Amino acid sequence: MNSAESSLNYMLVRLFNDILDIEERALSAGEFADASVREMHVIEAVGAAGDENSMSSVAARLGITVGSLTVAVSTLVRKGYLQRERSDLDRRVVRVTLTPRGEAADAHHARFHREMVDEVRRELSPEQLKAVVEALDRVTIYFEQRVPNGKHWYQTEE
Amino acid sequence: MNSAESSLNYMLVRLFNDILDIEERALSAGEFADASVREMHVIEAVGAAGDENSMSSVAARLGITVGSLTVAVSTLVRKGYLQRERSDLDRRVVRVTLTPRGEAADAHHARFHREMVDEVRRELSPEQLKAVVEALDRVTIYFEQRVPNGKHWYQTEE
DNA sequence: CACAAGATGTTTGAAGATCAAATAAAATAA
DNA sequence: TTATTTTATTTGATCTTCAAACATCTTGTG
Repeated sequence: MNSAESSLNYMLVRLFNDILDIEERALSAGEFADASVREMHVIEAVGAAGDENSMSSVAARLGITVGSLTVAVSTLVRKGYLQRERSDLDRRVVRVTLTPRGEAADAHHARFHREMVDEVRRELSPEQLKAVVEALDRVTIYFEQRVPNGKHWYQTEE
Repeated sequence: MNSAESSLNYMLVRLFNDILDIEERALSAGEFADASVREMHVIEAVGAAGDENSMSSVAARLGITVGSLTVAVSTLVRKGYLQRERSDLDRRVVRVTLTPRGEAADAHHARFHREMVDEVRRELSPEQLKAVVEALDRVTIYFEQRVPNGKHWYQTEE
């Protein structure tokens, strides 16, 4: 393992743990402390859903099953973050939307993300930022191509 | 939010989800499919523990309580990945080590990480890679300073 | 139209992850 | 020796997730 590779690996693992940890901390205080990180991500996904706010769409966005989402939405409705509404056009469909409290929580969380990215930017020179954005863009696209439904990208060859 | 900021935010979120997803997929097939991502991280931590392999040490490495680790280790012993052994020097202490199967799973997972980093490197020019490593290095250090209680356990070893 | 097939959600039962508190056993300090 | 501290386990609670069984609704086919 050469040096660039090993430090990249090292840093990715670190960043992963640290960011989750920081997010946890940021959420565990304040007005919306009764929403866990996972629940906040559901709120986020609903907020970003727009018209694609059926249970199936939101579940797909989150990468969880509809059954799991049903459970999550039920508690978030109980906590006052989300609303359910049966569609009139297709009465099988359930539309999920943010309540005012849900909107506030979403905005709060978005602010956290913005501030975190701000901190990152302050740490980097403009040139570094540019390089990182370009590079991560390539990497993101690369990973995206490999996620949807394929195990093709990594095969165990025992 | 300017463009660099918003795409950085977007990409970090995507990368996060994608990498977890890919890791999940990589693990969910093959010989070690009965170990979840979390369980694999326990195996990893035990593998990297060396002499610091008491329940307390490993739990600290992972940033979980000893009670949680006890539960995790019990199922991993049942699945044949780990061994428990009472210390003779201090009979309160339980030492945890990898079984041959655990070693194999650890090696398998390490190879996954290596290959993922390899793919990243293939996507980037040498200049980009250099910029990213330097930038992430700064950001990692920055985040580390903000995560007081730790989990500073990850060590790269060839 | 009527019925089969398909799509959409909910419920339920199981497993895993995690914690805090209660407990047990062993080492160490007083 | 006795009290305190350290180390682990057990237990009961909550959360997250899935798959499978179920119910309901829509659509396609004869």
